[in-house]
Amino acid sequence: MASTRGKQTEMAVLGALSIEPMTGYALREAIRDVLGHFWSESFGQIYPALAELERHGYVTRSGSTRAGSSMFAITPSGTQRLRDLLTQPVQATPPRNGLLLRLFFGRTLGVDACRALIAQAKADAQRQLDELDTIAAQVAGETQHPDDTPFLLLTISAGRHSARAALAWADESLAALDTMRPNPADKDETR
Amino acid sequence: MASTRGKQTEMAVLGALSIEPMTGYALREAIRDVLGHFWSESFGQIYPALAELERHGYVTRSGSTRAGSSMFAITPSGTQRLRDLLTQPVQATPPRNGLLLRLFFGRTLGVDACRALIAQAKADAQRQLDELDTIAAQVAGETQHPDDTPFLLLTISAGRHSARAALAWADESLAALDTMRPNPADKDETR
DNA sequence: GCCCGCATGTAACTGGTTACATGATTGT
DNA sequence: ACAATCATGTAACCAGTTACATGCGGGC
Repeated sequence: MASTRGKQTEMAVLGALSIEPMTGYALREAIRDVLGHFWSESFGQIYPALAELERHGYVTRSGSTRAGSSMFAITPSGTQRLRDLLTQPVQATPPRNGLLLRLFFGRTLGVDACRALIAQAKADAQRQLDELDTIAAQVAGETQHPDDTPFLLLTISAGRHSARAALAWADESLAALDTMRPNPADKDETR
Repeated sequence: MASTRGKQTEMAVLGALSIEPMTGYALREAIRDVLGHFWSESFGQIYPALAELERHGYVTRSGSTRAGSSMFAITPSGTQRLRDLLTQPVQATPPRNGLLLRLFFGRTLGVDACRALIAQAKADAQRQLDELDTIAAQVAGETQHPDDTPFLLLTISAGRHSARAALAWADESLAALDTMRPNPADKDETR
């Protein structure tokens, strides 16, 4: 009953340790840098999760490099636990897209502000795309974890498809806004 | 200080009422049916938010149609409040994609399970695309809120671009998995 | 000696969902 | 009469972030 510190966090932590042993601190950096484009964890989640995993024997802690630091490694039962977690159904998170919410109320927000929002989204998508291209190029040259790289490439490809879609939508939408009657709510800033 | 029942919910509720007056119940249905593909709110959010908005004079309540039911309408100051909220910067929510997380650990999960996950994602995207096409067709025939429809179409377009991107990625990824060495972790289910 | 980066952890708070309790209206 | 739906609200809980407290080790 007790002890459900979020299966998702458990999965991410065990998964990361299944690639190589790390400290909690390094874990967070790895998640931010490698899984960053589709996942995130904060210290407030990671440390309690590690303690819990240790209690269950899914990971072992060995005070190693320097005092006050611990190296965490996954155990065989931890690997089995990870397999169990991974096969559980993906739970859909309720959508909450702040950009689309604002655009939806574009009549009140004003066409110009909408244009600005979309332009910003386009810039973000472009930056994201460039970033992923860079990572993909780096990964292609690495030989660190050959069994894991094809799966990493899968997730990078997902990000790139998504970014390109955002770019195409932004262009299309900016064009659509240009053909709109000048403005439904822009000029009467007098209110 | 007190009274921040989430600016996002406030925005969604005020925005919905800016289109037409509704009961709290109808509000939730409208959000689910119209904004459903990019937004969600639950009763537990909506009713406290309405009470709060009423306290601030942003909406008025008029017991109307039948006993025990209230009609909520936005006030002029509420419209101004909505404008203020809409112009606030979009706060990026930390990404958490359960599908990509599982795929990333595909070495442990096994290639076959990955294939199944992607196939499922593809089916979901196709269903989503069909749904949005249907809505777009309906909207084109409506004359209810002519000033709001172009913005609705913007959000629908975003959903369609995103769904098509998911489809393309799924096809590409399924092909990529087929060319992979049979399996890194599939056959040794013995362990 | 001092600051910065690594490292571990906790407490408080926010945002949000779920489940429940309650009752009125409408249709059969 | 009874069931289904409309309608309003609350309480309990869950997930997750932020900010804080603490300390070691190394470089300047």
